[in-house]
Amino acid sequence: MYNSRPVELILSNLFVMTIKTRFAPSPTGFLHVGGARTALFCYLQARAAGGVFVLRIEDTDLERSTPESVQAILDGMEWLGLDYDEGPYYQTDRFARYAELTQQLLDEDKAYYCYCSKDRLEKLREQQMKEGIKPRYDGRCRHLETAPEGIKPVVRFRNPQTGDVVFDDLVRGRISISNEELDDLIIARPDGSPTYNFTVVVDDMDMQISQVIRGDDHINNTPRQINIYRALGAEPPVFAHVPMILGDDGARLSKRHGAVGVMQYRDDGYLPQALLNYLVRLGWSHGDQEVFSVAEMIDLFDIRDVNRKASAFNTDKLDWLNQHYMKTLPAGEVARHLEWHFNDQRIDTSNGPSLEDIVSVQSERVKTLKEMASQSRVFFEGYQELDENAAKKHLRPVAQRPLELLLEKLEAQDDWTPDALNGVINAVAAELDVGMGKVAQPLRVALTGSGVSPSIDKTLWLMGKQRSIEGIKKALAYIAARVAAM
RNA sequence: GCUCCCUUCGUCUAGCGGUUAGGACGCGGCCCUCUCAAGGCUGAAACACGAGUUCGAUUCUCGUAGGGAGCGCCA
Repeated sequence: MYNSRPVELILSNLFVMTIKTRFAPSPTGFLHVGGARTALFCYLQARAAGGVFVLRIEDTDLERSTPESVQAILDGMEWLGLDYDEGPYYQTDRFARYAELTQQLLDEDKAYYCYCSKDRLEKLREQQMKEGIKPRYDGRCRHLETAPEGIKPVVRFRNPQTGDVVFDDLVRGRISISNEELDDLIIARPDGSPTYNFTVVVDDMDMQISQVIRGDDHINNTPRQINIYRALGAEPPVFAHVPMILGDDGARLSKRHGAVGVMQYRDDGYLPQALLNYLVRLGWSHGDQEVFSVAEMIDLFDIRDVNRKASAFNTDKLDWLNQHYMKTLPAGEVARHLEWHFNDQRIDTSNGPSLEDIVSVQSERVKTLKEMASQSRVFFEGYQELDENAAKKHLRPVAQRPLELLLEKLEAQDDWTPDALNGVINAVAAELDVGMGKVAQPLRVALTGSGVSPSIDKTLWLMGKQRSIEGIKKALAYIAARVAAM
């Protein structure tokens, strides 16, 4: 769409001042949390204004871009539910357009060929560093009369040499930098391929992006990009630079921190709603509110309210939100995500309770869906071996009577609901004149093989009648063997 | 080195000249209790430092310190 007739496109958009944002990752890895938050902010900002959200893949670095990374980004966006209205566009599809505008700048003398070798540039940089000044191109080819033979030149943008570039960043406020700090950056390599600072400008211009929301590592690029906009005769968009996200330890987020890719959070058992909610609160707030549905985010979010400082990722709080959503989202919806984890852990759920029932019982006991699945395995497969400590402690001779009575009553029990089952357990305790603990704990171990499980009535319920009876018989046999050995 | 940016509890944050500096996660205690949780109540915990401006600074200004980013024929 943007490849063929940019001029007409610009004209057609001239009178519709819609809010348009874009998320423009480079496909050199997965979608990490920092990128995901930037994408979320772009998404919210567009949705809040009834605007347009664009996804653009910045794949001009042929060396490092991979199709796998593109897919990883697309997967991440989809899992998070960040749907875009346009794209994904690929910069590699637009090389002709970049070449066209490079030529235009050349023709207008706003850019020039540079024949300096990498070697010379490197030495120059070293020299300048040594002198304690900011390394930058010295402009040797700026006014070249004749081109040297046999060298394929790069194209440099002729940056203004005086004056200041001033822009009002939506999150940082006014930022001003002197043109003397900027040098003539390369916009095309010897083979004609364009470089980043040029392609972003061309794309954001052609695509009529009204608000550029991106990581603050781009702050220093912005002034030179603004100069390119002007050289191209375009009005720069509004910029908003959001701070980066630090790891749990306050250091820069890296592979070291493990789950940096968004899909890793799915694998670890987080709901997309939880991650989204966590991410939106990182650097942004609305009074004391902590929980936001996506609809509320759209309603309340404003990029201008985003904080300026980098924030540290806190897994404990993510856990809390994750549990919150497991408890409050419709059980059916949580169950859909839970199913993925049962499959992932190779647990066959065809013979056992419904996943909705699992969710209703387990959601307040675990932090992640991954845990929920693994801790629910017993309801589908029973247990392989008894937890030794739990067995020693609770499957003692004193437990024999309660278990026998339980067995008797449960075999006759038809109403297999938590309430009814609770009645049975209470009846047993009353009949034997013992406390609940004396009945529930042995039963718990008998059913699950361990001393920890949901409340005993729910455990019985989820376990089902047949498996429950088998468990009690097994426990009784264990006690008998123990007595015999004494 | 140079340029730009940042600085409220451990962490995420509220605050927008006068507050007992509020909330959330986490942590401690108590309650509840059949285990583990969940829940309720409750406690400890912060304005980096120094000058100004002002009757009064967490809030405004300037320094200092600390932190971050950028300075690529990467994005």
